[in-house]
Amino acid sequence: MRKSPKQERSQKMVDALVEATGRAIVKHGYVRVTTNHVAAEAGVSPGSLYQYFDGKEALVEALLDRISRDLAGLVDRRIDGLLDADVRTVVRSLLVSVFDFMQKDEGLYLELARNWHQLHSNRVVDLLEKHMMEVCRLYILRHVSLFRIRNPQAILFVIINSTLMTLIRYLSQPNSHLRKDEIIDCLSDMLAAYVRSLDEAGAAAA
Amino acid sequence: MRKSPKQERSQKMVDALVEATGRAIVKHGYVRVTTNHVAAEAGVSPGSLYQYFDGKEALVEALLDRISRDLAGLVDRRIDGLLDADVRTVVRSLLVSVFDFMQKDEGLYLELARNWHQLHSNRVVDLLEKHMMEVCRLYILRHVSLFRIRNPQAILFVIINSTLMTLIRYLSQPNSHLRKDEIIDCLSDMLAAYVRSLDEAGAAAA
Amino acid sequence: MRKSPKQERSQKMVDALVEATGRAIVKHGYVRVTTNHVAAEAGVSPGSLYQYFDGKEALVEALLDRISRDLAGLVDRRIDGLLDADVRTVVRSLLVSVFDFMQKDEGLYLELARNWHQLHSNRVVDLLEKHMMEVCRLYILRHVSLFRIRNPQAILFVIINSTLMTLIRYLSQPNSHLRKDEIIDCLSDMLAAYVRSLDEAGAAAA
Amino acid sequence: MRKSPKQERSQKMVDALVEATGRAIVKHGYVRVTTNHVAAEAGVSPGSLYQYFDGKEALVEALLDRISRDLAGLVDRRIDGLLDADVRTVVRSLLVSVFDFMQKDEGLYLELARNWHQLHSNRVVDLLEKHMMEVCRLYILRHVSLFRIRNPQAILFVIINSTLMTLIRYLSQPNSHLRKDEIIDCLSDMLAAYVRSLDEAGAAAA
DNA sequence: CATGAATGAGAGTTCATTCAT
DNA sequence: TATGAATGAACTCTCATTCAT
Repeated sequence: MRKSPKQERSQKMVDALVEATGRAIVKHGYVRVTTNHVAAEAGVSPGSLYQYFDGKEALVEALLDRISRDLAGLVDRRIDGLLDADVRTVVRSLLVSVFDFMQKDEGLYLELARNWHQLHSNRVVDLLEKHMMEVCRLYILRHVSLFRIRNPQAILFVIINSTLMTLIRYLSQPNSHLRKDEIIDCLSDMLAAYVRSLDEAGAAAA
Repeated sequence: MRKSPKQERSQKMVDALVEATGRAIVKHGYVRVTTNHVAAEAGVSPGSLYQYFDGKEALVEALLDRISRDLAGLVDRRIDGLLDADVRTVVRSLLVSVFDFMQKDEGLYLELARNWHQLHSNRVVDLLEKHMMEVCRLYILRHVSLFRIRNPQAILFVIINSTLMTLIRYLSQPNSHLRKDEIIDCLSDMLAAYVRSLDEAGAAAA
Repeated sequence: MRKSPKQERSQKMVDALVEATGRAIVKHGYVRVTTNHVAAEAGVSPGSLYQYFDGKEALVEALLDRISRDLAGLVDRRIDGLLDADVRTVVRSLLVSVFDFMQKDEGLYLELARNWHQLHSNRVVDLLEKHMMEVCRLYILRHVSLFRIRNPQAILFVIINSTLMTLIRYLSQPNSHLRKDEIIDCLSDMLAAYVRSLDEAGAAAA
Repeated sequence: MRKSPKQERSQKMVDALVEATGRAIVKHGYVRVTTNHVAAEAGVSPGSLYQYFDGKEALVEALLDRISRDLAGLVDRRIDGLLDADVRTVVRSLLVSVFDFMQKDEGLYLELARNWHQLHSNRVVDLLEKHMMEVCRLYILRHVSLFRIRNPQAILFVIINSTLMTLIRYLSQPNSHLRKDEIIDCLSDMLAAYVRSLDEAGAAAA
């Protein structure tokens, strides 16, 4: 970002450009999208674009960051009432929220997910992974028995990425014959079974 | 592909170009790679390239297909001796093989995995998913109790994608502080716990 | 220039902009310098710049005019005490003054001379040539024998341009192994020899 | 230059582009000339231009080098019969040749000289200066008395640049009221007088 | 069949200039 | 009058693709 958006107008410009980037990617696909597409979509001149962003890359990064932040905020809002629930319920609830989120905004996020493999998706997943790590830590604090789990780093990595990546993979299929609630059911079952087995293993070791 | 590779020389040309595509992507990165890079890497002229492939896209598709076929073949060779083993052992063995595979060929496949999110990766995952579906069916035929599982489509989708996508995600991280055997352990534990819980649920329902 | 600098503030603005043009050219080089650089350097907005100048060209022209005027003024101040001296002394004195002038102002003029071939240099040389013509005429009035010279127009053109252009050429070399006093010596020797030969030729013809 | 012009066709392309650069500069002026102008003028595509030249700069450099080489060749051809002549005759002859040269080629060189102050002219003058240094050395070998000259470096610098730069300055004036033979006369007179005075000074010192 | 020079549409980017505030 | 965000035409340069040799 070249200029810090001090003024209200600047911030509006930045927002408009980030949103336009999303729409332009939806329209043309990430590979084919051009800075001029984005500028046209935002209703500004290509020159203005370069007052706020260093180029295509910076634009996409800003978009992905925005999505990441939105998703992280969504999780935060949902997690409060779920800290005392069992693993299955937590996973179910969060997945339902994320699915809903993806289908808002005229399908923007859904389309982005569909093209996600052409984006620098790691930026999103990295940020979300980090965020989910925090959420999981909070959850473990409430469920003391889970303290006995060995190697929580690797386990959280596998849990979080299995879920996120399967979700993304599901959404990026143009026409799946599987329903979203089936996916949600299976994922929450799997994670619940895993956590239970870890708990039992910990208890046995104690 | 424009010409069916009837002659031996043609087939060699096709192979050389596909391999050159891999090396060129490793060298320059998927985004920056050009058809001229590929032609130079294969030691042929850009014109010749178009005798065998419709263009850049077709070249990359062929490469991804080749990788998919190689991986599928790897699984086939490994699965024979594993059909009678328990879930944990099967998953472990397959993952170890895949990791080894990725680190051969002077890091070619590892580098591709690292850039996988910039490729039309769905082509690989689609093909592998289909193949794994078959393998799983074979496994279930041997383990009669698993027949009682409801909704095997969704469950297999979740199992296979959780594993593949977590693997890819792990490999695409430049510097992870987690060791590959930790990831393999956790993944096989999770899937084993899931399959056991499904088995128990089936038995209870019966 | 769009507005005649009636008010004191306006004149200051014009001066500030012309000086800023010089500094901006020194900083970025003539080819790369932009109107925005100049405005920033002057501490005003690009819009204000256009209140006083028609554009980039006008800005550079004003700068070159200023330099020409400064140089002409310098010659005027120096020439008074030199009208009775011999040619060699006059040339020496003027060249020393010009060299000194070039090295003032934190190297501004020196840097401009270094890039002079990218500027509309004729503007400077044209003006200086005209001015030097006057000075030479003054000198000839005092040295009656020089009246006999034929074709003074062409002779003055050669004398003046030989000197000015050799000087500029010397200054525009980044690293010359020749010292400035060597150049001054040779130039004054050459012109003195020429004028003497003209004088002798005139005397012989008479 | 990106490709070494191994093949006949390549060399033709390079030549065509260099010549087109000259014509394009004549047409549009150096500042306004674009790579696409040059390509169009040469009757090739902008892409082809970049197969042989790194850009505008490289194109202009090649043009200036060509001119320098042509001029140097011209001097070489003329100098053979002049090594035994007196200074005045040598300078006269060379200047006449150079003037003639400038007026050939449909005024191309004349037009370039007119715009010379916008070119990286030092490239031409540097090369010609070096070449003239050699020629002067040859001349001095024949005229033993000139051996006694002190500080030949500075003297040659002044002689050569006075001549070259005055010539360029004369040619770059759109409408001079001075005729070219007047300039040639004065320049050769001046240099002859200078060399004679140096010779006399050397003899006196001996 | 192979070649590789040539293509040219179109990408990213700049910057002199304007005009609503 | 001063501002500076916005402009957009025009620039340089790339690269997938073609076709005469």
